[in-house]
Formats: sequence, structure tokens, C-alpha cells
Amino acid sequence: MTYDFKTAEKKWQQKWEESGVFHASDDHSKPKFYALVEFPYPSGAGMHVGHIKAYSGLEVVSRKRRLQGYNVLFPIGFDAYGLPTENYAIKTGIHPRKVTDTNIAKFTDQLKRVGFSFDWTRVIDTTDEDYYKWTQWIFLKMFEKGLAFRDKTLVNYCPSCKVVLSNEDSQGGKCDICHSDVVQKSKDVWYLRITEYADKLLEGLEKVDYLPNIKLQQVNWIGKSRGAFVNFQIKDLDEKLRIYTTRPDTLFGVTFMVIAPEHPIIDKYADRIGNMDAIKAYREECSKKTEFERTQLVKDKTGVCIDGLTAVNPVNGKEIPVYISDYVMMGYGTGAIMAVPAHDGRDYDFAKKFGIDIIEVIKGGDITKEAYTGDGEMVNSDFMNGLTNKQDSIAKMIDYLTENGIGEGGVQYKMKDWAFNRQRYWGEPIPIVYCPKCGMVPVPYEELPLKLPEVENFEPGSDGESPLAKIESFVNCKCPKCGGDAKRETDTMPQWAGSSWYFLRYVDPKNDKVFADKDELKYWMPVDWYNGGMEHVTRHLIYSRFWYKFLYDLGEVPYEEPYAKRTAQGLILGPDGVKMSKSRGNVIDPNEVVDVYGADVLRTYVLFMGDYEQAAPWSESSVKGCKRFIDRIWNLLELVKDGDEYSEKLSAAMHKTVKKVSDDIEQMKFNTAIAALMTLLNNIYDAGSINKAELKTLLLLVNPFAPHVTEEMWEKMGFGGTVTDQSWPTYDEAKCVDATVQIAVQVNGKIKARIDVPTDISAEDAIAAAKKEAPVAALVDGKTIVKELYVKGKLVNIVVK
RNA sequence: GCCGGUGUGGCGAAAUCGGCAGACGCAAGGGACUUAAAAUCCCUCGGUAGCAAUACCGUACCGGUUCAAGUCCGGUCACCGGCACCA
Repeated sequence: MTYDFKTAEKKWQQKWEESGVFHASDDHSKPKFYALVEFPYPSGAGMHVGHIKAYSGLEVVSRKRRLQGYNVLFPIGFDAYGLPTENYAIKTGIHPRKVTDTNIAKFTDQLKRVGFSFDWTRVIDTTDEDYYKWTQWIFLKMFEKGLAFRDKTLVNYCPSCKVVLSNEDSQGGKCDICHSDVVQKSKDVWYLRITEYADKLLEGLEKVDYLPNIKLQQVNWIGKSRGAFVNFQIKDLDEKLRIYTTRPDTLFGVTFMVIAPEHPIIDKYADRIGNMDAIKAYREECSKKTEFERTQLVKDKTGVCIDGLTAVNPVNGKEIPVYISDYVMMGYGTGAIMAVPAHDGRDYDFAKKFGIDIIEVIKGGDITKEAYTGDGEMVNSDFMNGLTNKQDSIAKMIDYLTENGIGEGGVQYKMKDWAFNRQRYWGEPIPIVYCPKCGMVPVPYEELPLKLPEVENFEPGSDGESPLAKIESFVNCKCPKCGGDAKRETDTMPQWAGSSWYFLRYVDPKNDKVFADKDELKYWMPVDWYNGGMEHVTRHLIYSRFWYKFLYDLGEVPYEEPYAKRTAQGLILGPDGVKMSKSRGNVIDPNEVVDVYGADVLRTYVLFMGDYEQAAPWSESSVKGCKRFIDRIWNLLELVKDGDEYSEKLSAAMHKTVKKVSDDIEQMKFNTAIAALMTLLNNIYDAGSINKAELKTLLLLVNPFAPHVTEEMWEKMGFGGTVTDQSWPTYDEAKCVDATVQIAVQVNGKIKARIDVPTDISAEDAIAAAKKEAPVAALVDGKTIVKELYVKGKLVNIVVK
């Protein structure tokens, strides 16, 4: 009888829905397990198999945990604000609300057809008023604490999307959404002061179990460096030029200074500077450079010497020239550097081009050829001479700077504050009012949510103005403080806002008093295991840790870190080995796979196709292999015999497989777990039969991967109840071993024979048995035995001369 | 440039601690069943030589340590990812 997956899958999905077996329980006496997957952006294209892989990992873990007796929270939701929906709305004239609802319905249907064990009573939609009310609430808390603020600065601006982007959204000088070139623009924008949490975000990483490369990316992104600030006196002026350096130990090697083109000291002393025309021309040139030129032509240093500003090296009184150059950025450190060409590659290139002195202060390289950045003995450095340890040298110089009032130790971060507003419609309105009398006034908490108004036209204004600015009924309001006429902020929050705290809402999604009940938070948090894409580890993962840590400081959440463990799945590539994309036409629709092969096959395949963390191409014929696997499990029904205990023939295989599958799931080695199940299946077919005890265990082991077929078989066998009511099988370490084992016999490290020996054989007996083998004896006789080794259960090696 | 990661059959990949390289699956070839096909089942399946037993070679490349190296050490190359004039 063939397995009718269509009927069975529909039937079980319905049963799960009706019984609510996968709903997290309010009973806090049980141990809890909170498994979190990144909620999808409900795009019009629907889900692709990559989503399925991303969710299948923790789906398996969650199903296993339930069988292990945990109260499991495995929720799902939709991160529904964002540009693609808005752009689609602009193109078609269909309201984003409608588009979003349609897409969410489509995603929901797709997810349900795969049979994921999500708790569907806790679904979150970030565009829901009851949800974004709390997103706005958190923003206001940040505003209250001075962590949300407005500032006029140069920002990353995408001329195509007409929005301001955060640094994270404009990596490589390209817009993260449309990939066009980002330009720098001076604008008044909202920031969240994430830099205030830089150290906490860094230190917190020591307490969590993230994959090493995820931690590393976050560490690099935060980019903390230790060094010193040093003040250089400007000759003949009551002015000091302040710089930041990580190498204060090389101060005696400074032969010039460089300031960023935008550095304010130029305008301040414009009347003293002799070559102001040349400097203005250079500044002009720099502002016109595209991102491409700035990144690709790194090697070619340009700049102008400032005629009229001369600095004095504070440690030796030497007069040194000051240059303006675009290899120094205004946005990092102080926008000015001390240049030590002998020991910095960029300074070296610049000095060579402009014919500036190069003074060696650390021995070990050849500074006539290139800058030496390694360690070595200090020379030409007065009181520093003879030091050889870099850390000691730096410490000594910082002490000297501090004692003499020249400078002090300090730290810098690469991470910048988070540009938080977008000139877009489809986002959370920023709940701030501008009053001519009172200034910026927050919308009172009791008036939240500040609802997104209905509009006809979603097109942003020509000068990068939000579509909301055109809605007078929204813009014009009364000041909550003085009651006078005021205007609303018309920008909205970026897509990343809603996803920065969604995991907290799952804990108590319907609460209308607080964003989540304290007891619920205390029980469920932290997330025990969070799995998502590598592409989110520097943005979403940092932003959400920041919001969470802010809420922790407010006393709103119970533990310091939101995620105890974070892993990442590898991409599914198209059958052509290239990343799936609509434009390439290599996207696989999970619905089609479910229709043809069934949900169990899809689930099994995405986990069997390779290492979960690695990228792997889709292969239709390999899907068929998993189809065979499911069918072969089903066909076991014809081989079932009675038996309440494992049969002698299969006992060791059963115990071994329980161990292997249990362990592999914990390590996300789903591919080898499934391989072990296939091996067991082969053993069973070789044995010719399976008894009921063995079948029960097998169905439990397979259930997290292929829940439908296993439930159907459980029911057909009349085992009673459903698989979800059972307990995860256990194994006995002692029973995992077979009575005999085949070992290899090597002579001088080359395999000459294989013998079967009792598993618990002694080394002497194993070696003796090995020597009896004809090919071995022939090689050993008449030679001197140098060494004999027995590696338990593996091999014997006899070394002869 | 810097920091990570990866490199194993025709393909996806396995190989806790250094201990039988290629588990498991796909594809391919041969066979059984069938009027036939599909499905299913059985056999072969890293390379070279050989009828064969077997021998030699083989985990990107070069070298080293070891009784024993895909695994450890030194060097080289290629690809992927992240950061990128960060002082």
C-alpha cells in the first residue's frame, strides 16, 4: 500500500491545529525552552526553500524538546514594514496594508503546509497597531533618556530610494535595498545613541554562546581600539590640534600631521592660511569623489600642505607641517592624525609622494622600502630608547603624556550612532511633536499608538520629504505640553525597529497594559536558541541586543542578554550553484515540492542536503532520494512483528542510532542524523523484520524530521495516543557496542588484513590474532619487531625492521 | 590590504581525541520483476595496471612531525564571506 502523503499531511495538520498541541503552555512549573527563528519579511514573491531550511533546524529541536518534557515556545510572526511593499504600492496603487495582509496570508498558508510546529496563537505582525504601539513606547523611553536625539550631520542618502540610511544599511557605499550609489548629504536626522552601549554590547558577548564567527563579526563591527589622544600645539597660535592614535609609542617618529578635508580648524584660521584657494579646490575635489574612487584608488594619496599652520611635536619640540588629505576621515577619532611614515603604510605612501622625512623609531624593518609595523627595539626616541615590548612602550608614553598634560589614554569605536528615521510611509510614525514654544515634545504614552494615517499617494517628496508631510490632518496638531498649534514629525522608523524587540512580545503577545508581563519575561527569557541568517549578525542582532540592554537598564527585562545561543544556517543555492534570485529564475517554491513529494520530504531534504551551516545547491534528484527514504519508512508497516523489547539482531543498532540522532540534533548535524536513520533502515531491511518496540523508537526518532508520516504510522499501528504524547527515546551506552568488531591490521602503517575480534579483546590477544594472518605473518617473520600497537576497536599496527 | 571560512569521487557530502578515507544519499552502468514503462529489489561504482587474487597512487599544492596525517606544524595557491585609508 503506497503512502498517500496528501491526505495524511492535511489530516495531521488539521489535528494539530484543532488540538493546539504546539501551543506554549502557561504552566510555569515545567522547564522551558524558547526557540526563536528570524521572522520573515512577507514579500510578494512568497517564501522560498531558504526560509524552510532556516526554520527546519529549530523545528526539529523544538519537536525533540517537547518529547523531552519541555514547555516549548516556538513562535512565528511577520516583519512587515519595509520598502519593497511600499514600492509595490507606489507601482500598483494598492495600499501597503492590503499588500501586507495578502502576503502574510500567503506565507501563513505556505508555513502551515510544511507542518511547522509554531505556536500560531502568538503570531506577531509588526505593522499591527497593538504591536507598534510598543515600538513607539520604547522609542519614547529612549527619547526620555537622551538616547534618541536629532542632529544635523552628513548622512548616507540614497537618491533612488530617497531615504537616509544607517551605516549598516549602506555598506560598501551601496544602498542595501536598491544597490545604487549612496551619497553624502547634510541633513537633520534622528539618531539612536547605540555608541553609548558599545562597551556593553562588546562585554556581553563573553557571556553568550554564539558561533565564533558571529561573535567576531560583532566585535569587528563595534571596532573598539585603545590608544591615546595627543594635543599638538600650533605654532604662533593659541590653538591645539588634537589627534587620536593607537601608537603613541611612535610619537618621536612623527614628521607631519594630516587633517580631514572637513576639519573645522581650516575655516577658523582661513585668514592666516596662505594657500586657501588650493585648499578650497582640494576640498571641492574630495566632495565630488564617488565612493568607488575613494575605495578603489586607495593607494594613490592626495593632499595639500597647509601654508600657515605649523604644529609642534610635544615630546621633542620639532616643528612639523600640517596637511589636508582625504585619507583622514572626519567621522573617526578627532578628524586629525599624527603621521608616522616609518611605521604606518598610509603615512608612508603619503610621505613618499610629498617628499617628507621618514624617521625610524622601531628597529626590525627596512624603512627605505616600506613601513615597518612589527615589533622591535625603540630608537631615536629619547627616554623610550631600548624598550622592546610594544604594550610597555605604549603604557610608558601614555604615562608621560598624562604627567605633562599633553594628552591621555582613550578608546575609539568604529560603530556609529544609528540613523533612525526614514522619509517613508510604510513604517512606524515617530511619536514626536514640534512646538514653536516648547520645542520637541513626545506624544504622551497614553496617546499611543500614534497611528499611521491613511494616504492616497505613497510617493516621497522631491526633496526627500516623507509622504506623511503632505497629510495636513496628520501634520497639524496641538502641543501636548502647552496646547498650542504644533506640527508632527513626519518621518517614520526604519525597518529594523520592529524586529529589535519582537522576541519579547512573543512571550505575552496580547497584553495591552505592558509590552510583556514581567512574570512571563522572567519565565521565558532569555531565548534559549536563536537561529537566523549570517546577513543579520551585524545589524538586526546588534540593534536588538542594544534595545534589550536599554530595557534591561530601565528594569523592564530580567536578564542582561536576550539570546543565550545564536547559530546560523547556510544558504540554499539554485540548482545552478548560484544564489537564488528572481532575476536568475532559479528560485525553488516550497509549495511545488510539497505538492509533488510532500512536506516530510521537503523537511527532510533541506536538512539532509549538507552541513546545516554551509551553503548547498538544490538538487531535484536528491529530493527523490528523500522521497524514497520516507516511502521506505512507510513500507516498514509490512515487516512489523510483535515484540516489547528490541530484538537481539537490532538491539545494538537501535541504541547506537538513538544516541547518534539525539547528539547530532543538538549539534545541528541534521544531515548525519538522517544518514544514521537511513543506515538503521538498511539494517532493518537486511534483518527482514522490525518488531513493535523497534518501530516505536524509530517513529519517535524520525518524527521531528517527518512528523506526518510518523503520526500516520503510529495511528495505523494502534500504538495509542499520538507521537506528540510520547517521550524521546533513551539509550544505554553499554548496549551501543556490538559483540565483535572488525579491526584493520597494519604492518609499518600499511593495511595488510582485516580481522573480526571480540569487542573487549585485550591488546595482547589482538596483536597475537593479527600475527596469525597469513599476509601479516609473511611480512613479520624473520624481521625485528620494533613496536606493536593496538588501538581499541580500530586497528593493530606492527612496525618491523 | 586586514580578519574569518572552505578546498575530499561524476555530484551533495561523511570521517568525536591523529587510527580502516569516501558512511549516507544522488547520478551512472549491469541484472531481476513487467507485454512495456514507472515503481520496487539485487549487484558494481576514487584512479591506474591486471582475467584475478593483488599492487601502486589518491583528501588543492610543496615540505615537516609521527608507528600512523583529510585531521597536527611551516609555507604556497584558489574560491567564498566580512571589514576596509578606522589613524
